Amino acid sequence: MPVTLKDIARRVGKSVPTVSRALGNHADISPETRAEVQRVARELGYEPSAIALNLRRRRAGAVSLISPAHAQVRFSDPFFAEFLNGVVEAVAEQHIDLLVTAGAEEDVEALYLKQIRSRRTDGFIVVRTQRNDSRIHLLREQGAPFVAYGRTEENNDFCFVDEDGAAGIALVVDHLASLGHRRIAYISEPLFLTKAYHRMTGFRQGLERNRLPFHPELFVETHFRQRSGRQAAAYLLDLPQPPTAIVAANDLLALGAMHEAQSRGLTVGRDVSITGFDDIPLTEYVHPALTTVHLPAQEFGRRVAQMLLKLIDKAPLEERQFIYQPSLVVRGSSGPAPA
Amino acid sequence: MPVTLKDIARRVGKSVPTVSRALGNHADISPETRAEVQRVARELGYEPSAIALNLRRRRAGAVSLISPAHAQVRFSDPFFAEFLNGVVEAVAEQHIDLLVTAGAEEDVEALYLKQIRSRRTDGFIVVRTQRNDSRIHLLREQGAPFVAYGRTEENNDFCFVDEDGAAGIALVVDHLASLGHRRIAYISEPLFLTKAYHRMTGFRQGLERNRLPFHPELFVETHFRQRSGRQAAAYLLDLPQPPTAIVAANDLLALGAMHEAQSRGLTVGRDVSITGFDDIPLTEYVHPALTTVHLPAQEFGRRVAQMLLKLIDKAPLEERQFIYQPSLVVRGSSGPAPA
DNA sequence: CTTGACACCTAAATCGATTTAGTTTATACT
DNA sequence: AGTATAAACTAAATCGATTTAGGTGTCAAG
Repeated sequence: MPVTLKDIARRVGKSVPTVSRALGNHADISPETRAEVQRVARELGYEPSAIALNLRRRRAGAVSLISPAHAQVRFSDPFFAEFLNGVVEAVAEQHIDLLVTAGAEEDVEALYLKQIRSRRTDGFIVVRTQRNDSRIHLLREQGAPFVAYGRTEENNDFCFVDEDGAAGIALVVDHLASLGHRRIAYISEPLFLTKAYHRMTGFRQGLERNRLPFHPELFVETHFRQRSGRQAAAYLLDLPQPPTAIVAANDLLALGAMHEAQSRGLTVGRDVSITGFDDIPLTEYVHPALTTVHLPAQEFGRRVAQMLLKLIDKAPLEERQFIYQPSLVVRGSSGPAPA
Repeated sequence: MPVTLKDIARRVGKSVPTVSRALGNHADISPETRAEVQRVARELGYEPSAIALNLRRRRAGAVSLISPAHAQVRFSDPFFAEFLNGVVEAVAEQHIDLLVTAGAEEDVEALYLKQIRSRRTDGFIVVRTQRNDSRIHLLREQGAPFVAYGRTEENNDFCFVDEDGAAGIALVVDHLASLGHRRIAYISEPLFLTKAYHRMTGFRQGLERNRLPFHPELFVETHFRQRSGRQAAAYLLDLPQPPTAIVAANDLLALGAMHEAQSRGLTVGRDVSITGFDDIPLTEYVHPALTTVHLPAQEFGRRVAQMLLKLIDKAPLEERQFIYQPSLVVRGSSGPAPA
């Protein structure tokens, strides 16, 4: 049903290659033929077959984003949703397709391998990097182009965009310390994630820098989302000596913690201070608004995608690695330590 | 670099078709040849070229979801993010790729047309349907398989999954009326969206059913997100006779409205009741938790995707249209009307 | 000794494009 | 008139698979 070069060729009474070259504005086609061919092509609504083109060019015309399965977060994470917005926009501008796939926990590697070998994609966007990331080992080994959002803990000689999470959290600790808090708790995401690890490091650095002691009982490693934040806060607030401030590793955890505090009748920002990280669109609209660390999620997505497209085209990259210095956003959820 | 049939053929000293048939377990290949071919294929890590296969089969092996550009919402809308989760999972199960594309406002139609003609995709998932939806006109006219999330206002003889938004909002109105509210405001999404239109209708039906008057000044049509909800609430609460309850057409609007009310020192659920719609994961974790209407967003995504895949395979569809009856979730943000 | 059947494999065509290497025709020049 | 040259096209190969039709060799039956 769709229109092919053959159809046009038949209509104009010329061969298929002639039609192809006429459409490609090659020099060895007479102006009349060219005009005629282009007229007919327009008339029939011809659009070259993406698949045939890709076969010929040995490219897929698409890049791949495989959402890791752990913790069932996928796109529910608002930070990640914003990131995706950026990716989608950047690839659309270059007329490249974005393949979004879900990876089952066990066989992510198999999935990557399959996509590489079946040449379904020209490159990968890797998200939620782990300190020791098998996906990155694999991609490097296979020589597949990729850009990561986040680093690993080892050999980081690949393209990535990342934030300086340690610095970000340290800013939070400085802020709380300056408000007089001395018992500061930390709710961490799973530490196998590089991001979580960095932020945790920043917490400890922040404590040291402000000459505050690290209390192991005030440190909780949990999952990603509100429910976990709530549970962690419940544990912390039940301690004989509860913290006066709770630093959450991301905004969702912070919202969960706020919910727990509020359902205990505490006023967040007065009885207890709670902070987040990521500055997802919601933080401004909860009550009290959340003190957090701002990250331009959408810009990260754009950047990663643009880097990848350049990498694929073997275009010169002005920078292979980018580390964003986040800034603190003080809102109502943090206040002076209670006396 | 990647392994092709030719490579295997060379290795086993057989022709390419023989290798193909051996891998396909055809009957006219001797057991020894078959075993040998399969051994070599495994050894070399052979995976058929998705592109070559697709060319041959005249299929794209992918379905397309084009995110409409209006209001810059894309994936930031948590409901939509959940929906996407469902879609991604369902297509991954069938080993189909999901193409996610951003459509510029002006030329969405051009984008659809291009994808159809270039045979980049086997079918479309249409989201955020409009009462008069040019995308649906186009897809129908072009005979491209598609499933919509949401209906239109006209000829709905296509496959869709939708919720009964009118019934959902009417439940909310019943609830508020039973709490004694008589001045109930409504914050609507843009009414060119079918969904928004249905919900609005439900609001008016709900009022009638409870013998409550419709006050035009208590009706605000605005955009999708918190900011709009906040502005609308500001307007409503500034009225000489402010409403005692505000029904928002979605949860984000409701959260924005709550924020405005709270920053005026009002206690939501006591001084003013506020309700949402969609039951996004956050609603449970704000304070007070939001009274809303539950929709299984992820299941909708799955359902739409599964329908589309069946439609593409021309498999029998047990139902071409599905309308979900939503249910009310009462939480803390709604309470008795103040005296 | 011929014929037929079967088992096993390969040549050629196909999907829809592009590119390389010719080929034809007309014109220009000697 | 004969040949060089340019202009405008086409045949054939290619990308990587599958399918259809055909071919070869072995063995059994007549």
